[in-house]
Amino acid sequence: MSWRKEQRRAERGYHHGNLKEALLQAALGLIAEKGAAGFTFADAARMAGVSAAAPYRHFRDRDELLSSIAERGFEQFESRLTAAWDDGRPDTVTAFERVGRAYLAFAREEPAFYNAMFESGLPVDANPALQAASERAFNVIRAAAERLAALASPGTPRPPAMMMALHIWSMAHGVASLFSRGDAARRKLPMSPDELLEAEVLIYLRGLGFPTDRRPQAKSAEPPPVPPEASSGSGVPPGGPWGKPK
Amino acid sequence: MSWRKEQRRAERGYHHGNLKEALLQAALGLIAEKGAAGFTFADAARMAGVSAAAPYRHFRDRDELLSSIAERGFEQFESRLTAAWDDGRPDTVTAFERVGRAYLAFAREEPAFYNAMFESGLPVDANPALQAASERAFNVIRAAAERLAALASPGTPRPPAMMMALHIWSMAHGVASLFSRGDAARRKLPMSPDELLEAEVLIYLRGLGFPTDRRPQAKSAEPPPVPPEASSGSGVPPGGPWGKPK
DNA sequence: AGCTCATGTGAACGATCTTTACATGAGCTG
DNA sequence: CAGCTCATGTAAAGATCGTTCACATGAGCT
Repeated sequence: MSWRKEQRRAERGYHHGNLKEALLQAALGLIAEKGAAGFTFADAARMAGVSAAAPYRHFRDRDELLSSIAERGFEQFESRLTAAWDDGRPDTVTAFERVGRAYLAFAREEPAFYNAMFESGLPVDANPALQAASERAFNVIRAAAERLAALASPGTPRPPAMMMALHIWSMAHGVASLFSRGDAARRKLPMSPDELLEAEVLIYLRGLGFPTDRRPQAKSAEPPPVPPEASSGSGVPPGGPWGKPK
Repeated sequence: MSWRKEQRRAERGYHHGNLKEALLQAALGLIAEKGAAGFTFADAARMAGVSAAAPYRHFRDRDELLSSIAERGFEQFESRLTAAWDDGRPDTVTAFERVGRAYLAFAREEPAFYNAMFESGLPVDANPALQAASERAFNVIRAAAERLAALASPGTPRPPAMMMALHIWSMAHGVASLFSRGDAARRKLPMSPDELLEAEVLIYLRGLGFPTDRRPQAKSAEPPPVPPEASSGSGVPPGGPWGKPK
């Protein structure tokens, strides 16, 4: 039925067929190249081989194209974070750190999406669909934090999961935004952004009283019984989260 | 006798007198209003009451104006961070948190500067003066981290100050960028950005093994009268940095 | 007074965003 | 198949912006 029409359009459609998709792809490439600020509507049209006015049949204006990209970015972002979280397997702490790395990986591998999502200056709360997509992505981190909070050592107060999620998010975004992007604010770092974030999160979790090392803390007054789930997987190397014995 | 010339120009100079300064101020206002991306060279000229070509007598192009603003912003930033640090008085941890609050305050109170400095996408490493100014600002955080690292509990490994500084910076930037700005990505938060960052830093420091209750260090010649109640104000509640457990 | 140079103007070019009137052909209906 | 309709693309035009260039002006110096 309708796939035949799309088939024909795809092969060498008259009216280009799938201009909308072509424009999104073109814009992605342009944003990755020159940043969200430097990307121009006309360029996207030119790259798609149509006139400068054609995009207006598919997007109200340049901002709507950007919003569409950001929305799609949030969806892919959520998908990757969800995959990384893997429902907390094999253990909560390991999975949590994998989420952190996935965050940075996304920022690094999809600079165009990340740029549109967080650095293009477009108002998220103005577009309900965009806000919802953003919310869903954040909820992955939030749900993971929830599970992590439940691991709090008995006797210690349980940290609010929402706060933890916001903290983790701000760390990941801070590292990504400052150190893990193109040539924006790159500096000479003593370690890779991934290592930097991993150490940061580990230290933070330790500050919350989570056991991030399978060895019992000598100086700590925390009760030694460690949930078996948290003790497995990657722990803190002896000497602290920053020591990299590799 | 050159002050007379500036005097005349200032009152109602023919050649506007201090166009450069006027342009910087106009640009600051415009960036605060519409973001660095939305700011236009022509608008700044119009706001200063000159023709669109006049700014080129003072700035090579639009980017140079933006760089000038960023550079000036880094200088003010450094100045405020230095004042907040106050050489670690009355005690290192208190001063350190004051730096964090100063960071957020700057981002909130000087959105135009912050935008130009961190979110305008201009290449910091392309302009040596800009890079130097940025370096100087970061060095304040770095120096503070250095002092903090020296406080490491005996017996525990001493964390690298550089890493600590990068961590703190990423936290502050993450919170500022995500939650403490205009209407960029504002969300409903369970706490203020300041509280969020303060808790984050405190938990992090605790994870490093630092005592997070405020006490003057023996290092300085500070008077000792800081009773435990000093730590009850905005310090760490007994239950943890995030407040009372429920 | 007159020279000189920094500073501002006006006009102009090319690029961009956006709108408007018009063209084209794909798919449906009879 | 003829013809209608509507989605989709084009061309042209207006507005704004970044930028340059020739030119004007007047401030300060000799």
